[in-house]
Amino acid sequence: MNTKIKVEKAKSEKTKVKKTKENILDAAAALFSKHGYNGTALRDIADALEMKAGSLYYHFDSKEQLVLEILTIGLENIIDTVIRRVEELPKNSSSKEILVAAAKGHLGALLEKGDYTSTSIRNYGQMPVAVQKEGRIIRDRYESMWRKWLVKAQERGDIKASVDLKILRLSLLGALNRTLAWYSKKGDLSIDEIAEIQVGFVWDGIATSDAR
Amino acid sequence: MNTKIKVEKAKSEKTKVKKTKENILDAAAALFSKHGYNGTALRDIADALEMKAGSLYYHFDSKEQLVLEILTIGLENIIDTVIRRVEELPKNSSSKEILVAAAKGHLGALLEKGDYTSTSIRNYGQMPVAVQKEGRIIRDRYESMWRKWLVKAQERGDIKASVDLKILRLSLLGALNRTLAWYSKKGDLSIDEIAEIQVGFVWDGIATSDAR
DNA sequence: TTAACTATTTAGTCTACTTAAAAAATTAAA
DNA sequence: TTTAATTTTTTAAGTAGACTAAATAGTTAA
Repeated sequence: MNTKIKVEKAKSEKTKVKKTKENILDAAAALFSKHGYNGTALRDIADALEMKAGSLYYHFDSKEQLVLEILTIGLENIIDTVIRRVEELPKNSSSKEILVAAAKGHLGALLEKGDYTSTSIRNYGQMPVAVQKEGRIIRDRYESMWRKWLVKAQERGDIKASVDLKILRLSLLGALNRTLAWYSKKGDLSIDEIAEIQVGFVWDGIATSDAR
Repeated sequence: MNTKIKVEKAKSEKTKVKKTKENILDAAAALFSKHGYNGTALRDIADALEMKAGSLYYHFDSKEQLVLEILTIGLENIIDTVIRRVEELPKNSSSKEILVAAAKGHLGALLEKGDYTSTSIRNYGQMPVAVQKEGRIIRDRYESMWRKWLVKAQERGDIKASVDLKILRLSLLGALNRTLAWYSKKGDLSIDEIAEIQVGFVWDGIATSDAR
């Protein structure tokens, strides 16, 4: 088999072998997001695709590796969404505008995206420890973007010099992530409004001038 | 068997039957906090007590019920700690002082307490969905205490009237809970300092006057 | 058409939760 | 003290689900 043919084959087969793998990932993500990691048997995933459970092992080494791929896709999804929202801003945007845009992207990805993102966040805690560890590597990459934006804001003199940026970043993301627990049930606030409010709290403070 | 004897028996047996149940809970909490819920087999718990796994079923209906009891104890523990910290304050304490005291109690319970609290927080996400649901009921009771403190602060005119207290409460607790993920490795800040810093962010804001 | 390769199924192993019945230990009664 | 009743633990088997290896079916290349 010469190289040329090999390449052609690779292309056409991508819509065959890879398609099956993709179908498995899709079905698994949908079931995981609905019934959780432990609540979903490989049997269930195979059934949804009219396959036998054993067949999954041709495409994935283990249930663990399967969910890891879903987690990776979901997290990359969040990163891409946030980056896009920030890059869409005009060049001369203020520090607060940048943080608000990032917060909107973050919440948007968490709350609006599909099964991969949903599984990645909602079921993260259920996943095997080894998978969570891998996830943390990606999350670190994500958080370093936030670190960059915060450092820049402080260098510009927009954030008080006394503020510990590490604690700030963790607090802010902790607050945003908590939104997952209560949002969605048709409240009166949009995702963007919630993001603005939450950044507003920490940017301007909640105390009246009397109470400071 | 008359009532008198029955009562006496109940007393002495509390240090026998109940003792065994307590031992199981202790051993399970220790193992869960170390190896996680899924990483701990009933076999492991029984081994630690020199029993057989089947024996546990005389004291608990299931692994699920076992971890639920641990979760309940752990969460009550947090509630008690926070209430105590706030009640220890002088009567005329400021709104901010109350919130800081509550935050210190919250972080203290999460970061310093034993196996029950640790399991309740660190392994919450791994627990069966039904257990998490039960846990949410207790957490709701806890959060309503925070709601009370925040309402009072706003009524006093210490928190801006425009602030949405629900979002504030969830943000604040989300931020505090996130501390679990990074604290402990012998940092230079104490738990109380971290609590003060985090409440400070949201109380006073992080922006310089220029940037507002 | 045949040979090589790819994909799926089958059948069974292993681990861990759970259960029912038997056995052991403890307590109450005679 | 002995017997009967009750409590607690063990044993042995049942079940579910992840995983594996061998067999089979399907597809592609020569």
